[in-house]
Amino acid sequence: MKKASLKDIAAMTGTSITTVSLVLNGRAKQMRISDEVAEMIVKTADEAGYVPNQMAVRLRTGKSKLIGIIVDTISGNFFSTLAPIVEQSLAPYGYRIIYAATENEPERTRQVIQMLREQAVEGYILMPHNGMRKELDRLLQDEKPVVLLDMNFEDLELPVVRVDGEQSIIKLVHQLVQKGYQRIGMVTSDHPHAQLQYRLSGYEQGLIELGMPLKKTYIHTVAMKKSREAQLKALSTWLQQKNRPDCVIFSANYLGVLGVEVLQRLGWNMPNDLGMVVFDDQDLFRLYPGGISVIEQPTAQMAESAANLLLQGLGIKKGGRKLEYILPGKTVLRGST
Amino acid sequence: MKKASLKDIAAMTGTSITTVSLVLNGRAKQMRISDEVAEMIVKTADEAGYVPNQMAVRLRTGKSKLIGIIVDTISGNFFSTLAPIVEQSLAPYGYRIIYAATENEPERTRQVIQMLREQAVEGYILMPHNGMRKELDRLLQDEKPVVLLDMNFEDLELPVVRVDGEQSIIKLVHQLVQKGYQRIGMVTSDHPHAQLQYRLSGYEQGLIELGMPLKKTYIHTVAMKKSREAQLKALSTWLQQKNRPDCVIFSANYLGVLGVEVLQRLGWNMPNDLGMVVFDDQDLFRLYPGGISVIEQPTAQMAESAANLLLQGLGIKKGGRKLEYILPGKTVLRGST
DNA sequence: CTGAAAGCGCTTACAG
DNA sequence: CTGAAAGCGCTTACAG
Repeated sequence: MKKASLKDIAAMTGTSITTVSLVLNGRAKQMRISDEVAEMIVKTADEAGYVPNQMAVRLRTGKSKLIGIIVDTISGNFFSTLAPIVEQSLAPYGYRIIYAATENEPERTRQVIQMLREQAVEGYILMPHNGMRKELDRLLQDEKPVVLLDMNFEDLELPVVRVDGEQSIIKLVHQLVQKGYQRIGMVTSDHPHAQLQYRLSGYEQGLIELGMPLKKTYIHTVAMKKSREAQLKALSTWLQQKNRPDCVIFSANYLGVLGVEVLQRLGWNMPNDLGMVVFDDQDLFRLYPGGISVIEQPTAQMAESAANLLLQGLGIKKGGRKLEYILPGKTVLRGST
Repeated sequence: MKKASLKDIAAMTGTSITTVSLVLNGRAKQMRISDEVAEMIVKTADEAGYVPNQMAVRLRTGKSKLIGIIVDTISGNFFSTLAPIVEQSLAPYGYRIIYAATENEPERTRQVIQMLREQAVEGYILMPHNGMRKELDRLLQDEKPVVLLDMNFEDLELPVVRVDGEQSIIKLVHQLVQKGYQRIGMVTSDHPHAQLQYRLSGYEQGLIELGMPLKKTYIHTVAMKKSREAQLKALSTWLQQKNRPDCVIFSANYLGVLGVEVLQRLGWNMPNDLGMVVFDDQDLFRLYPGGISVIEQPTAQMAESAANLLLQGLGIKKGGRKLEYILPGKTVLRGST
């Protein structure tokens, strides 16, 4: 059965498409359409399984009621907790969400943005990185509200919500040193995620504040393009260097998983053989025997804040003129330190 | 800057919208439009940042180039590995994906399906459960291709791809008994996911085949609506029942996580105090010291098969007339058994 | 080689 | 109380 249109319903009920449209949009009372007619139209439409053709509605009204969320990848904890929350925050206002992943590839990023512009989305929540500045500028030309996740461009003055990775790590470094660790290392990656920069700089800042040496050899960068096996090997070698770190901060979730795997291969125990902290929590760290210390990201809060900022940008919610939400990470010390 | 339309570009180049449309759709050569004109149009459109209004294109052509994927929840491993793969499989054909989560709520399910129908999506991949039969029927009326995930409705003859939960568990039960376990239990949930039924029936079938007693008290059903704490308590009590199971099969990922947490609270070790196997793998089980045995789901394969079936349904790929992909789960025995 | 015109399915002034 | 008509931005026969 083909989908019924307004015209069909009008024909079936012996009325005009104007009347049908009015009734189906709940404006029957307002337009003083007789109850009898209205009722019949509703019933007929329902039976025919009528749904308005959104393409036509949007074309006509110029509103797509669509929000685009652009993240680097959709596989991962961050996205999967973020998405439902944003969705629920926007649903009451009739907004729907389209997700798109850049996979950190410039070409894909271009496509994704082009695609969202074609859909005429009315606003964006996006996690940018330095490499996509040009694409972002293009997008900004449309003058649609944009909320940034995790990083800002200084010259842009866009609303942003992010975790304060820098402060979180600075504080962590202090705590670790207080616990007696002398040679704190950091594992980061060459993933273009801006937060990794904040975190690294927090690590350096923390050591500087404490007057501790900042050794290049204590920073290991995982090459994301390499095979998992190669990543594990490199990390393992690094961990076994002469005068090796006695505690390592893993700058992201997936790096921590890598770390656990390497420790296991080496047969090392935490915290005896090595102290360990990971940025971002997950089941593995929470339930690993003894527990692995983490800095918790307030992802849910980020999602809510982002949704709020966007709603403000859309002119739906009146907000304070607060443009930046910098949320604190929460250190959860468990058995691994 | 407002978005430029065909008309704008036509005005800017002193041509007609027909010509602009033709050129921008790559039909300049075919229509023998002069290179000079074509070039100018392309350049102008590019500078103006022109993107076609998809609302108009779709309304006109009747094609949305949109595929809907309906799952129960988007937070979770299954979805986050499924989605990117399906996306990549369909992208070469110009199809885009819209995700929607039912959260297992009938009302939400209705909304979601309505929403997708409004978008005029051209095909669906969906993970149904018995409770949504009515909504599914409504959707089927549109006569768009639908590929089912995880379960089929016997009277419907829709293409389906699923893991053979039943056989996987039957085999597992045999293996466990061979290992010497005498009192195998199962933890399932009241989540309406069809696979849970298959798995439970595999458990029962396995025991029957081996002539072992099938005790109701050895099956524990987690109440999804309850608080996490309540779930943990109930599971803990059940595990400590008199003549308690010596090995438990956790019917899903999230149930296994619950299991690990309870064992930890009880201070029990695997496999000494209790054997444990989980349906579906994840970092926690893989890297838990000693390892936790699992049945691996071939999620990537499922995604590919589903995408393929859909492509066939859309008439884009010629496939065999294979309507059912039942993929085997893979038992990975680790230290917990 | 290029343009005028119809029509996709809606919404919404405007008329009666 | 209800309908005829314009127009959203496209694509695509059809004409010239």
